[in-house]
Amino acid sequence: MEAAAKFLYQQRMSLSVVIGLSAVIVAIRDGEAVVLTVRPHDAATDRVSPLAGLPFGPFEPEGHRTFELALREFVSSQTGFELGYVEQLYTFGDRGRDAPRAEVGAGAARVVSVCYLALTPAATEALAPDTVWAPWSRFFPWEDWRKGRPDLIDEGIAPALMAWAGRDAERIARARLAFALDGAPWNEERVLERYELLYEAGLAPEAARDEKRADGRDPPEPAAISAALGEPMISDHRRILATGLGRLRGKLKYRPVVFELMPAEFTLSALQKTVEAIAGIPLHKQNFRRVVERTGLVEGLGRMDADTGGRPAELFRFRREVLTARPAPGLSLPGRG
Amino acid sequence: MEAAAKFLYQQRMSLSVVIGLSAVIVAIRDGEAVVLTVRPHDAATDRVSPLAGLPFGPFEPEGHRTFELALREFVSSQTGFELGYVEQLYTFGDRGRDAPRAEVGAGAARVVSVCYLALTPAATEALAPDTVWAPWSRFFPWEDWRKGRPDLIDEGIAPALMAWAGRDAERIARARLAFALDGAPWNEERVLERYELLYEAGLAPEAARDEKRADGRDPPEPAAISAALGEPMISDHRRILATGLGRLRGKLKYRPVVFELMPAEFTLSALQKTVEAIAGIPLHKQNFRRVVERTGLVEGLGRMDADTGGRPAELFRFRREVLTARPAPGLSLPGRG
DNA sequence: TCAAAAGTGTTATCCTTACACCCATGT
DNA sequence: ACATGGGTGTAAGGATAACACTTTTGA
Repeated sequence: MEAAAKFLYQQRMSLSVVIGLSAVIVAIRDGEAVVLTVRPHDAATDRVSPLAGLPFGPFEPEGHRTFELALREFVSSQTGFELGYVEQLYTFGDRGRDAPRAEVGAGAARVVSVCYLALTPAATEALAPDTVWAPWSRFFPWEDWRKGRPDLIDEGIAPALMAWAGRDAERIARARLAFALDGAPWNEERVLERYELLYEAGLAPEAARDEKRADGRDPPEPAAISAALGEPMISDHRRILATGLGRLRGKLKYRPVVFELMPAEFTLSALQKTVEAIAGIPLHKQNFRRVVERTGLVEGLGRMDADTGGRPAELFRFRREVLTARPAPGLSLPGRG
Repeated sequence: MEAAAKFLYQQRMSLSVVIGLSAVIVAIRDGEAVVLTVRPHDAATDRVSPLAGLPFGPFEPEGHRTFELALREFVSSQTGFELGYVEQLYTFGDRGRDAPRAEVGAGAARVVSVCYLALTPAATEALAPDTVWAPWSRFFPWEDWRKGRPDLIDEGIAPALMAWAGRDAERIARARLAFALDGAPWNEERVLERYELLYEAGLAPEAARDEKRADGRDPPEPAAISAALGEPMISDHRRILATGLGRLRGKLKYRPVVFELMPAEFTLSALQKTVEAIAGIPLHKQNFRRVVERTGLVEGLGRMDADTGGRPAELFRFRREVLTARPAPGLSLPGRG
């Protein structure tokens, strides 16, 4: 036991730190953006969690050479799904996060979550039980502007936020900007900002689980909490999901990531539908086509897709080769020489 | 000791994991982009490390509520510097990273580094000993294109990379794209890609420190290693620095982060010089001014700065207010209604 | 023949790029 | 007076946004 004690001492900095991995796995199904969710089994009650969560698992320093390998392994064993495109999202380490039991064990360990974003064209594989593809509008109903501004914003969110803001000009400005109130433009990328605003205002059920608020401001009133403002998730998974959605929406504009969500062959309408589902806004048909064609990222196959309901559409494929021959589309500073 | 053993068992997932924090702290000094470096003291030899490193420190789950607070604390105690703007960069966790002794202790613990990018207008404060502001062109001499394409690329890097690539078409394409060889355009954002290419080709001294390469490809030849290809750093700090520089260069274009590097009052030329120092490319004067003015992010003060060498320049300030009144400048999908 | 979705043409506007020139100060 | 850097006007080209219209299928 001498050795164990010495080891404990040497490792004191790491005591009660657990590294967890989570994944926001996105796909398109029936023209809807969906995310892979799990309902973890709670050993204490022998029941499945009433709340959905993202796939998550421990990172074992002994067994795993990299985060990404560990992620691929536990996702496939936990959900039955094989990941394709993967990128790191963010690492969450704040105290006060409601840590899931399965990750933590009995102690009061600090959980640090290294989160990843994954994209995949197939949302149809056989999945493990309690694993489902859920449209993300279930968790963020205010994010879908494809059919115009959701009524929820003006009827539910705005009044609640204004009640919370009171006369605080800074709060009012934040709410205005985040939710496009009072003529402000909608910015589809600010998903996290919107979620955090709702959380702070006590409008997310997750906030009520945190008894002691970190910032010492007024604690949320249970009465103000409405499940109509999106379905809550386990722990801080909704925050992670918001981070992933925001990142993906931003990335769409400067990297050809949409194609990671498409099958090998697709029509331009399907591509547009996909972008719309991710970005949550309607796009202009001709201009979208022009943009896509000008990038040179797709190639017409000459063949047609019959069952579209109307006139058959030409099939296209992603020219993955161009990525190795030419820098991906990006922006520009006003360069000189 | 029963208790300790039980604790060890419960915490087995976290055993031999240490969370470290590192910071890429950027400032402007005399028109040059500089980064804060430290030369850690090695207890074994009682000497200061010959290699520079980034400020780094342990994350202590007991004491620190968030990563960011821990970061601010250890940076100020280690370097004597107070951080302003901070954002998370990336979390590195691969095995095989050359872990600094100071972080690890005697055991063979796995080090996970949560890395941050920090920006600050002041590079003049009194610093702790062995802490210096170093221009980052010392570590990445090929990244400075302000005076045109650096000779180093065609005279040093290109031949070495081509020798490494041999007939491998994929390697040739990567080298061409990364270093703008053979007519390919220079993309200033791909800092990490370039560094990793050099590392992989065995042209970074850091690569030689890793005896067993993870990918099993040809190990680097010591003869090929040249210190002219940028000064190496401790552990994987040069990789972290490359990540930070790339991120900052990208972010310049869609968020008003330059102003975090400016003093309260500045001339437009100084602003331009700053952007050029970060992006590493020369900019067009009039067009730069137009862009800056159109964003509405600055406000002329009517007052003049005398000692510029020629005609006095007007002083401007950053209108931080606009960030709360209007979404920050960003890009656009071809939106419809 | 009609609904539904695919696909094309054209124009106004704005932003970017590039050009060349004038102004105010110190030496 | 002249060197040095600050500051301005204007025109060409390309990208974007917005307009409405034709084509091809299935029911």
